[in-house]
Amino acid sequence: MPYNPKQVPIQIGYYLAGFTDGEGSFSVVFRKRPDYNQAYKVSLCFNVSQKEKVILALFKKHLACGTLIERPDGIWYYEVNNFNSILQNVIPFFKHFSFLSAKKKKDFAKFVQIAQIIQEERHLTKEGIAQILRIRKEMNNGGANRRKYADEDILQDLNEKADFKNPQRLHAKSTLSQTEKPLDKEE
Amino acid sequence: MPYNPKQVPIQIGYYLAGFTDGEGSFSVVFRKRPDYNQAYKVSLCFNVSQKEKVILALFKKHLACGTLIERPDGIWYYEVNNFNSILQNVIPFFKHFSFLSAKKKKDFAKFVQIAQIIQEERHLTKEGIAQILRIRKEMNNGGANRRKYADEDILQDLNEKADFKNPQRLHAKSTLSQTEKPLDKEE
DNA sequence: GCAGAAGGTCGAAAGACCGAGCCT
DNA sequence: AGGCTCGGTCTTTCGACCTTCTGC
Repeated sequence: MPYNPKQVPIQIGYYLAGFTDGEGSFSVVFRKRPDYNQAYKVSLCFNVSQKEKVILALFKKHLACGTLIERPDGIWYYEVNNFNSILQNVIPFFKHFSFLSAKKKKDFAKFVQIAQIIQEERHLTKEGIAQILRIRKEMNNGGANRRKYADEDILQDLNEKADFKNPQRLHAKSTLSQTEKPLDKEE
Repeated sequence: MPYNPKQVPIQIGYYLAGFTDGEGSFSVVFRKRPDYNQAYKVSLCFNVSQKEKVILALFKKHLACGTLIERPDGIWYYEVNNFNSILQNVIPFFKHFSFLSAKKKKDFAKFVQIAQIIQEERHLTKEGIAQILRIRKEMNNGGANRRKYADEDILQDLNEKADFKNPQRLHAKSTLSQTEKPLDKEE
């Protein structure tokens, strides 16, 4: 059965939305992947951290996904990396219990845009990456000097990976054959 | 007409409670007052700060009290210092839209306890102050090295103020005569 | 080869206070 | 004399990333 935010008690839903408005974070992450065909793996991440795990456990319960761990420094950490969970749980939840502050509204909207790109597998194309980078610029206060890789670095590295210019079907669904031919959806 | 948290839309109420759970702060403040009979003025303070004022404006609107200002560093600041507002607006609001995390629950409960003491005007007695200090110890993570005055400092200074040992009716309600006799409610 | 979980970390945005001027 | 409001500020907890480990 699919996840449905409407089954979340309304008090909890809005409470968590308010909490997220203050403490939560939506971001795109570029991870360097030596063993990939692409230089980077692009993924979406929703996370909240806190000294106390009570609220974070509520997130895990009512979003019905994600992982909850304790960092070495004693801070508890709730995170959703799984793309399907982002798509089917996180996004529907925060569309239902929507944000009130301009900043979170914006960051979340950008997050959703990127999710769309990834769902269409356009993040496997150079143009898709470029577009994600453009959206990222508008997110989380423009990165505010905590991003490791600048747009140029990422674009540069993409060009250097030879087989990226001739994309194979790298990200095949498990139900599909490995020998399936590449899609030609990028214009 | 008195303030009633039930007239706050439920979505907003829980949203703000969740937001406060993450970002809000309840504290007792001791301010040195050379011109007072007591060495310190004891007051309660609820505040939330944020880069963006949108949510803070919602607090002001739905709590129907408090002040909203911008700090020199650009951070917006919502604060309720007024004791009547604390008693009639802030406390009822958060009793209605109650907290989910253990920490905030606890801090808020202590806050309410102190409000009770102040309402009974026991904060004008030495024993009342001592009791407030005992409660303060349990609040906000024990003060975590940001408190200026240690318990001993405060108790010490109280002893040095002569007329504190013979409390007059220092904090008369405006509707009462200035010449009214002292209450003898402190056992 | 690719995914997610777990782990790590820097810097700034909060939190949690206190002082002082002004008004009554 | 005492209250509120405005202002200021130190310190820590987060946010917002990125890396490494593990598994298929």
